[in-house]
Amino acid sequence: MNTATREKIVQTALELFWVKGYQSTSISDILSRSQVHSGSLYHFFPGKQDVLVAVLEWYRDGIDENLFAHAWAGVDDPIERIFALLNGYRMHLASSDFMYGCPIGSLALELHEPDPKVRDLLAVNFANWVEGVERCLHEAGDRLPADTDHKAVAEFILTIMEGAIMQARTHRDIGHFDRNVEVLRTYLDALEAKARLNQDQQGEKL
Amino acid sequence: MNTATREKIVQTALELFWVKGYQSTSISDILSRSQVHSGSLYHFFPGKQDVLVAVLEWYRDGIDENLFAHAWAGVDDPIERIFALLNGYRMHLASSDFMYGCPIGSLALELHEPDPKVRDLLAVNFANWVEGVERCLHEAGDRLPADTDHKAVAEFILTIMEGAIMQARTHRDIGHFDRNVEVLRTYLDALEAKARLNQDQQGEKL
DNA sequence: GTGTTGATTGAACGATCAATCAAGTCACGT
DNA sequence: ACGTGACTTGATTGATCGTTCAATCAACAC
Repeated sequence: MNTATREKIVQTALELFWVKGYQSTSISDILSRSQVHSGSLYHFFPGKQDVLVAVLEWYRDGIDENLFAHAWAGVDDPIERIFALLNGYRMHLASSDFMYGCPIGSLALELHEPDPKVRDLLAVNFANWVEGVERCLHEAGDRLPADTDHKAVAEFILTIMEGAIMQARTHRDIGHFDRNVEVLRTYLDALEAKARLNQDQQGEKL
Repeated sequence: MNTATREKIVQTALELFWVKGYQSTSISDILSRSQVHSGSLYHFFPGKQDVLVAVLEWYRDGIDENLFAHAWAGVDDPIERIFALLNGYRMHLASSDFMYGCPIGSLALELHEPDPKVRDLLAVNFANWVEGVERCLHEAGDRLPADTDHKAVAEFILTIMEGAIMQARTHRDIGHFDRNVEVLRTYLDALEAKARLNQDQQGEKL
């Protein structure tokens, strides 16, 4: 099987869905941009939605090498890795005049009644992202209170990332992104302070 | 001017944009649902986008009576008003099988390159929402630390609302919404605790 | 009763959409 | 040399899109 053409289609669709969204991207957009002809596309994909599925599978399968590895290069501190991840989205926003937000988040809100297969892939992509952040929180160990619900906090951080992107893009002002991250910073700082406090109290008792 | 037909169009479009989004809602969708004929619609609106503008203006002009007044009926505590507001969105999600999220948020992410007029209206709607929450925070007075940035926290709360809706809808699980709100609750509790602590310390010094 | 205005009707338009398909090309096994 | 199957080409399809417009209607003015 000729993987090259298929891959070219997926990469082009990936880019276009990211910038324009799914519905605003026409098949002919994908064709002209990727220099592929309609027959070839429909040779590999039954329909437009299957291209979307392939794109979402690409995100799913490559989150480690395409997202985490890149964002976390040179950042060892687990808490700072979270902010490095957020900063990656900030950079995309700022350097593209707010065109590049979160591709998954945009698709998740754009597709109001998605096919189960599409919805599951969106959910899996969110879950993988959350899992990555959860890993950071877990690696932070006793810097966080022992009773911290790592998964809930990781979901909370995804929430903040998505909401911050939404507001920054709407206002076309990166300050909206930064302020949200700053509040998150105070929240995590407070968690760390509480963990230290707990440990001190524990030390006194012994 | 016959306001009745115009209003019928706006209300129908409002509903359809909320459920299906802007692009997935065709003019003929609006026409058939509202029992209005194309000529009438184009008599009042130059084009589809102007219907969207009218819808966004409706949200902008009616946020107090249509949103805040309804959510805050019987809730006097300013902090609880914030959670009552969030609970309104929760109810819409839960009682509609996740069809009704935040109409503004969905449109904001769906329209990747919106007309300036549309983008400004989206931004104004966000700003009004934030201002409503900011008012609650201000009314909370010294229950929050004196150095609290009310606007930043209000934007943070909008962020959480939007992100929580996004995740709950994607996973079709209201638990994702609830967990986010719960983390927000712990954050605001911490702010209140800090304010009390500050006041105690202030009292000792006197 | 004649003219004016705002509102309504619904057929029709051109553009664009996703999708199809018959014909053609090419690589490779026999 | 030949056949086979994977892949490519690009014209074409029918449906749907947003939009237009000439015709009609109802209400009121002169």
